[in-house]
Amino acid sequence: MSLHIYNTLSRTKEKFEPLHAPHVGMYVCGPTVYSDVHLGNCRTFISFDIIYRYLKFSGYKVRYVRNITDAGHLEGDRDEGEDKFAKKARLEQVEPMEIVQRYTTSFHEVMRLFNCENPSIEPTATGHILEQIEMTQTIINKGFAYEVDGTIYFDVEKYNQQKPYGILTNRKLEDLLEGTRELGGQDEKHGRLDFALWIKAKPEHLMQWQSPWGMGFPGWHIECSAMSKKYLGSQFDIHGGGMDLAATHHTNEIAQNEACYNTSPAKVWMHTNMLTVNGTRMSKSLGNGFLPHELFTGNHPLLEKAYSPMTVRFFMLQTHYRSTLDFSNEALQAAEKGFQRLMNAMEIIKNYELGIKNSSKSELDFEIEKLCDDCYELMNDDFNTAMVLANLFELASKIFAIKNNQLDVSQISSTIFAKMKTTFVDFIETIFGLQNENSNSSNDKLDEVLQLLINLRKEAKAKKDFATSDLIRNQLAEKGIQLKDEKDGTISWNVI
RNA sequence: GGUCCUGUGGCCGAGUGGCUAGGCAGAGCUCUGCAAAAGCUCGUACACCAGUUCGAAUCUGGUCGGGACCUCCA
Repeated sequence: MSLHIYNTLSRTKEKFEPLHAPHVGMYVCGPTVYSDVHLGNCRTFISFDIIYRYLKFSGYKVRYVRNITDAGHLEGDRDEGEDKFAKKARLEQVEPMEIVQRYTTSFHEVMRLFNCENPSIEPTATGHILEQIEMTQTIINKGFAYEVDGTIYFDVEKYNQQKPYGILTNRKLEDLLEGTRELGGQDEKHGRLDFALWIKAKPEHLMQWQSPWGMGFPGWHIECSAMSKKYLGSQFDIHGGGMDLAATHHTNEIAQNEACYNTSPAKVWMHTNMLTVNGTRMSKSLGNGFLPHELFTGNHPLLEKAYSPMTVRFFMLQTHYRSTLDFSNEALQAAEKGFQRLMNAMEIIKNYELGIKNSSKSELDFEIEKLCDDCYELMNDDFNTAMVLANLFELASKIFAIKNNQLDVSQISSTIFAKMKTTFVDFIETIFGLQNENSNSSNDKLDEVLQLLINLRKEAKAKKDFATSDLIRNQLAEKGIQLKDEKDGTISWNVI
């Protein structure tokens, strides 16, 4: 099966056909850097990291654009709250750009810990003020926006007369209007759903730019439209983000692009589902967000212990990106053990060579081959990482059994063994981006020292001096190093 | 109120109209000086009520429960 992706726009899985194969343009809404990203935010970026990796693995040349929102984001009700950066800067008595810098840096650090690849381009809103002004001007010229005292609003009801505004989330304008309050006397916009493209700045506002309509700053939604157009063109392949962005942000993006360029920006809209805590969405405003470093240190009232970045990444892969994922200690602990098992299997197969040359195909061969082939089929079916993982665990069982001579190695042909090896390692490392966090090979000195102790223990065992051999094993275990007596008489170790 | 999603064994979580993932935890066995690790075996789940069907956890309708979005949020 070729790659199929669920498109929010059509609410079905569609065959993925790039506009300009082998090139793929993908835009993902990045973080607003006025505070630390929480784990829910990370889930989206990790999901798209895997999508990005898989597209590349499948042979596509991907341009992955993920923005940094560092201006224009207002608090509270539509277009009336305080600028988030300005507020934070005021509270901490620093420049808004210091806030931006601090949280951009910390975001990058978190992405690095989660082993997310850098996007091809990471544009900032403040770096594209001109493009946003130009786009706003064009929308005014086309008659879909109007100015009120230096602020420019998008005219949703006028737009809806020509194109369906609520197309992305399947909503009628009347229904949307029902959900909004009446405009009050002090409201300056004409329609209840109208949103700002450009906002007039008060004199004391710290971040403001010159525009045809006076000093001001851009609205939130226009940045993504302007930047996706600049780097991916007016139409590109995939636009992604969290599900919470679909109803407002992405809906407005589509309207802006249609009004400006007469085309919808993306062919495929992908939305990742929310991370929940006790069944409720993790969100900044609810204050139930876990920060990555709280997780890595275990420093959080709801956590019993620390969990590593790779454990969390693995944890997220066990669920499909379009399902909600509930966050709990128990689930995390299960993930930690499962992840370690998978990594153990990978270490083994990486270093294992099949002794015998065998070319005839056995039943076992067919079984292994199917498990391998299905991994690709499952990824092609809207990135079903959970099912792929199930297959990888099946392969892991085979790998352990081979190593422990619990499976007849002569039943496996050389080509199938090689296939299993590449499939296993490609999926774990290249596509899923998982890496062994306590690999033995990473520390040669430690290994040398341990070999010394291992030899002492071997001697003790040979002399049936089990008191000494157990002492060595137990004391190392206390230091977090586990010794294992293998079947062939060797002793291996790993950090636990 | 509107637009949707969802309800799976002790826990987390996939899923196709019939062949009933996977992980964690639990029980037994094998291996081992003892462990550990690993292998094998076991538990037979799909909210409830009707309907369609030879056959439904999977389709349809209803009931009850949970959640998201419609206001800033990945």
